Amino acid sequence: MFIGTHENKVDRKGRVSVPASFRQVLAPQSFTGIVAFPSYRAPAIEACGMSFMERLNQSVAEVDLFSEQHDELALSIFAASHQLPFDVDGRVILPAELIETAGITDRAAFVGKGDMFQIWEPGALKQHLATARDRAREKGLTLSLRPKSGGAA
Amino acid sequence: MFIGTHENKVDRKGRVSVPASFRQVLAPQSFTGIVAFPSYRAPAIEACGMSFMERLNQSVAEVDLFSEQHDELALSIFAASHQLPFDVDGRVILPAELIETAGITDRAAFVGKGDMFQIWEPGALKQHLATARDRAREKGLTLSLRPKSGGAA
DNA sequence: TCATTGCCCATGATATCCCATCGGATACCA
DNA sequence: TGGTATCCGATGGGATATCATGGGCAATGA
Repeated sequence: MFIGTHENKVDRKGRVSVPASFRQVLAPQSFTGIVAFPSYRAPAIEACGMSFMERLNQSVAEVDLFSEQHDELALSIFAASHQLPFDVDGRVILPAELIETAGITDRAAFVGKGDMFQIWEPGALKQHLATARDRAREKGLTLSLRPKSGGAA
Repeated sequence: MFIGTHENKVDRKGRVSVPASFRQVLAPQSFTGIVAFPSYRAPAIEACGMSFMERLNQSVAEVDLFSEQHDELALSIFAASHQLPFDVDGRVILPAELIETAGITDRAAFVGKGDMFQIWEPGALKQHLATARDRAREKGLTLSLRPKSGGAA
């Protein structure tokens, strides 16, 4: 699972280290790298591993084929996606298109969301987290915790 | 289950032993370490094992992906969390951010809460416990016990 | 040819491993 | 029953591995 927030530097070649703990999550997967596409809700990059993309694909497939919704989902996710391979040291190069949508310059913040993660310009992330927290509190968002299936706490 | 209170020393490298009885609870889990994040309502660190986070993640996964609610939930749970692996001797390093929110200096008190536990600056914990007890008495707090399910004593 | 990408190595900071010590609690023995 | 041996958890510190980062260089491709 992708957990935590990690801020890394984008060097002058456009490279940025994917946090080691994220790389560990991705390590067992076939494609050694990440898949990234622009978020359509926020100025941020959505990212995940290849196996999650495959799960996404299956979910999209359950929406009626040839329906308008299917088309829109598929386009906005798959058409805009980039496969970003790791270099030997676990870094990726963010394509210009993604850099722009996130407004990233020389620092990038990786924030875990469980099955996926996002990449932000650090300042924008800070703001977003603040408003997200407030809104969650306003709405009194709660989770009904699922019963244990197997292990302990 | 995490039960009891244990006060341990934070050494000059920032390491602190997780109580052995807590480690035993976590032992069967995939990730040998703890997950920690700031408490919303108190100057303390909340902590649990990875399987608890996985349960949370499953609950989040039931909300539609890419919805605003999903984003807010996932971020509020995962963004502020830290994966803290055990060293060989069962110690963890508390990140500066968590140290600050709890006001911890050279001692840390681990308080069991069943599924989870908290980490406090010992003085703050003492105060908190005192006021919590008073308030419980004032309000005449009670608890309705769930019926036995299965057999254990 | 120049720009871009991928590979390799160097560096500094930090975390991790490993070992030694110390103390309390328990087990063991005479 | 006293005394001692053992175990285990907590703590301290030195040596080492890992990570993030920067830069050189070669392969690639327009």
